[in-house]
Amino acid sequence: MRETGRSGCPINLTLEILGDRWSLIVLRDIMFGNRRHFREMLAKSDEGIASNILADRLKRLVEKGLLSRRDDASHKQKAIYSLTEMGIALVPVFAAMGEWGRTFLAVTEELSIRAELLSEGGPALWERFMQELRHLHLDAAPPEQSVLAELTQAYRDALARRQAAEISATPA
Amino acid sequence: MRETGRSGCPINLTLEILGDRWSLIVLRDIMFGNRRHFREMLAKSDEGIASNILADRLKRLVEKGLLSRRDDASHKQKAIYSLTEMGIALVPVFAAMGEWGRTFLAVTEELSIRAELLSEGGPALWERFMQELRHLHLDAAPPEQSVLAELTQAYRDALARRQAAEISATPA
DNA sequence: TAAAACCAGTTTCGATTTGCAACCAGTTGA
DNA sequence: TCAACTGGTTGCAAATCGAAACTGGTTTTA
Repeated sequence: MRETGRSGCPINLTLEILGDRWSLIVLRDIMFGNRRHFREMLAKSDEGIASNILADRLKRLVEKGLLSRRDDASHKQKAIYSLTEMGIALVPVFAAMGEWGRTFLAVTEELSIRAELLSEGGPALWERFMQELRHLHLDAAPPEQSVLAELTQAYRDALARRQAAEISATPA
Repeated sequence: MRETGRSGCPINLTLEILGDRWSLIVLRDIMFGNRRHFREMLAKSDEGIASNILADRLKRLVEKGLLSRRDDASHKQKAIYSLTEMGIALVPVFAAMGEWGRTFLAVTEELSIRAELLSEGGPALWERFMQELRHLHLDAAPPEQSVLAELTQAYRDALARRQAAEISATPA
């Protein structure tokens, strides 16, 4: 995570912030999984992030302005991480990367269903989702209907379908 | 550049291929700068990539299917790197990342003008650009008009404007 | 024809980063 | 009182990065 000012190219500057193996994973879990606490991100991580890496990335993303950190009123030791507008603005990047990965890589169905919905929904859905994220993270007005709930439900349905198929394929 | 199969999530799998500081820089130079030879990528790199890193990333991107490599008939030692369809399909990802970087980071004007045009052009322009890349890299039919030429000309104009401004600001 | 420049990398090596595991001190709820 | 939970930190071995020098061969130039 060196801080080299290599060039003023937008792609390069973006990579100097997000160009590593974990930063976008952390942001993805906060954005799509609504993980807001350190232990929650650590325990529910599909990819098994280490606590020192998570601590480093959270600190870095706060420094860079993609996340904010505040104390949780309900517990003296709890910290709440929230997306800033800069973090919320990554929705189209996630949509593009998700669509690319879904097309060319060996994704699992239940984990790619959200990428599919996000891609099919297009910019109009992204904007609704971003409005919802502003509500959850920045105290903006809530949207008329929740995109996150749709994405999460589609994921759960796909997961349940797969588990049902696995059970029926495994005779007692 | 470890090859850990962490999860089947499209974002995670995409990061396992592109989640580092240099892979997308190399692809950017091939895609937007039409750099096709090793020395050309090395010498014209705005970010100053080291030769061992460049060699490693080219090899890796060929293995992963984003690039192909063939010998150059004009010179026994020359190798030509080309984008595959998988590489060309990254155009929307570059567009989204470029737009994000342009909005939130300290980009220089002449290097961000292409990102601006790509973002403003939207999916229709991206598709024209991808068709042009298929022509340049995969021997497909050429498009009616070149997007790359437009992007490159806009960059050169912006660069010339800045240099003119610098000269006029530096009295002899 | 000999030297110079060009070609795609490889090698070496010190500095940095990663990732695992153990650990910590304060807080909370039972 | 005590176990579980809180957001991390520390120590350490292994992997990776990155700058510079170098390689073996080809092509161009004087």
